[in-house]
Amino acid sequence: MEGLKSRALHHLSHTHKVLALSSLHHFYEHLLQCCTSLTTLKLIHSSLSTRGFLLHTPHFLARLIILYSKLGDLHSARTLFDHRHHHHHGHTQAPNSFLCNTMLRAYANAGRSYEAIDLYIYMQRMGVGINNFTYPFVLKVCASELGAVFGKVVHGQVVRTGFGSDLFVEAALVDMYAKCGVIGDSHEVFDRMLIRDVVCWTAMITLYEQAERPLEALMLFRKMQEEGFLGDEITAISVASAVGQLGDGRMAISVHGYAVLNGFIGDVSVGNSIVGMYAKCGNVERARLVFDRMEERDGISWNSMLSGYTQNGRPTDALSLFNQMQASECDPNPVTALIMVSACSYLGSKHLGRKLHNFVISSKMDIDTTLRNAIMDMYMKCGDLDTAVEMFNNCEPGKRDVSSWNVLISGYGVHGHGKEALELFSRMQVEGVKPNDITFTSILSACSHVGLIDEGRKCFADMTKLSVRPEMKHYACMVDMLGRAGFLNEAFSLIKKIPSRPSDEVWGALLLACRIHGNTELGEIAANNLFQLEPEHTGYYVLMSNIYAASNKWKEVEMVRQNMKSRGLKKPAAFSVIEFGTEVHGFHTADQSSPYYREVYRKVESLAIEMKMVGYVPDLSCVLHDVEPEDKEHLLNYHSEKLAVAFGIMKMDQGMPIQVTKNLRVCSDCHWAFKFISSIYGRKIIVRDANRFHHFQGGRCSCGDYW
DNA sequence: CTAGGGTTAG
Repeated sequence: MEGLKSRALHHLSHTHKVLALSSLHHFYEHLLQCCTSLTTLKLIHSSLSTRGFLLHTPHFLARLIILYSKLGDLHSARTLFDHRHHHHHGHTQAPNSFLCNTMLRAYANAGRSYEAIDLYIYMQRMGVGINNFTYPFVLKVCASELGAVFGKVVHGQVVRTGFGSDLFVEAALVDMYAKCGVIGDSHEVFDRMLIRDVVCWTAMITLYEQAERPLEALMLFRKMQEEGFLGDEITAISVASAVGQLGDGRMAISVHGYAVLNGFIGDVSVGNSIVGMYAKCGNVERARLVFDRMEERDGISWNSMLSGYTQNGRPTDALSLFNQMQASECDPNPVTALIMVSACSYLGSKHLGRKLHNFVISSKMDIDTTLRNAIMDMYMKCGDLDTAVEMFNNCEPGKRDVSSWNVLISGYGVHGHGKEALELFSRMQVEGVKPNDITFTSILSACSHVGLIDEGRKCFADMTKLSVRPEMKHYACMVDMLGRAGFLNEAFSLIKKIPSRPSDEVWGALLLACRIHGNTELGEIAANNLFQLEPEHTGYYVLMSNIYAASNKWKEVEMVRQNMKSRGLKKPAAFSVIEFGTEVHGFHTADQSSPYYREVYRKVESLAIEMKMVGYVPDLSCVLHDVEPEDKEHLLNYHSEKLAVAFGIMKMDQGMPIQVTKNLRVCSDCHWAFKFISSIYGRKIIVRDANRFHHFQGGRCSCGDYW
């Protein structure tokens, strides 16, 4: 009896112990799951260690190693790892595969490639079993840093050790080759796979999408479905991105349908990518619809929608959505700031730009060099050179980079301050900043805007000395510069010297020069190249027809117009904005939606009469429409930039400059008219067009009619 | 107990 009792007691206490132990394990597991700081982790670590759990429960050891590496303390992770297998007898003892894999994972996730490879080699040397779990980590490291050469070596080892047909390892190989840019090898691995799943199909689709080969990505997507795989959220994201690259609105709708039908749309990331896809296809309305219907929105959702508006030339919509964002529970981040800064640049509104800058400062978000450069650029594009320069000067030299210099140089360039641009260009070199390709486009276009031909030629010659290889965009700048200055033949022979096929920007620059100098023959050569290269680009048709119109070749004008019409091309809508106090007013061509339109219309009509009295003759060459001359003249009055300027003359105080931003190039008649207006009214008129700034004062323009 | 595919901005 007594014996039985004692045995029962013993049994009971044993169960108790086991129970306690298991709940302790759960307790620690819970602690580790909640642990987000190094200090807490160290406390848990020492507690686990005193209980002896680390010696007997490899699970906790692994958890600690992973957590340490996640929180950035790889040293502690490694110490733990080393300690474990030095423990028993004080001499090195081969660690087991599991632990090594864990440590490898820690290195791979932290991007510590060389330590990871070191460990991998150590494993091979010590004869630690390398298994199917090991390779994905090693291949990840190859993908991110070491490259395809090393990856190929590992691939060989995969095959030799007999893991060549493990689904996970194969998928990792596909991804590795893809990230190293060896698409052929990826495809080869993929083709040899006997069993495939969603993950490796998606990896293949993503690979083509990332390589900007959207058609092939979509073909794979179809093939995947034919083989009976539905795909999942991540597939949907990749496919949406591919369709966004194609810009095909109808396909966008069907991908959207795919996501809805399969229930992927509830996923925030899927929603985000659909929003971005629609925006890239030019369908902001649908983008907004999806955005509004999302159950859950994160920072990326807002940023996608905001940049969608900006990309589609709708900065005012971006700004009002930005206000909504601030009222929501989602805080703007530095990327948001970057998008909004570019919206303000586009709009050309000094006031809104400054307000945004103040917001960025007060929100205490991290202003890195990229964001600071964007803000400087915004000030330049809003006509506030002083603030941009001040920001540049107040910035510690360590926080400036080439782009900061580039922003200033190109900013001075678009304002027609060629000398200052050149000074900055040499100053940056004195201060030891190496000019890059963008520096040269900035300086060359600055020279071009002011007609500093010799300086421009010298900079172009200096490029190779400073080991920057001339690219197509630099040739385009040179053609632009030479062409504007009237050296059309020199420009044309430079084009012939370009080692590869001249791009549309190069021919476009020549075409523009031909319009300025009324050269029909060279213009036709340029245009014919352009119509082949970019048949959908409206601007080139418009330019060519302007050239014909200027030399009264109306039959040819009609031909170009018909050509445009048959391709279904329309002149993009012109849009001009003017800042008035804290408001921004926008005008389309012949706009009747503005609350002020009646008075503005009366003003442009009276302006036309006033100008004619002092010698203005309407320049009809920029009217494409097939109408009577009187009607053409009438149409000219309602150009968006004229409406905006008339609004400014009416509403703004005499001392205030009138600043207007137009989305396209300012038309030649408006340019001429503004000279008259600036002189009649004694006002400063500043117009920013798609190319540069025009400062009108006393009957002259800062561009010297050189634009 | 450990593993593979991802969207926004520039």
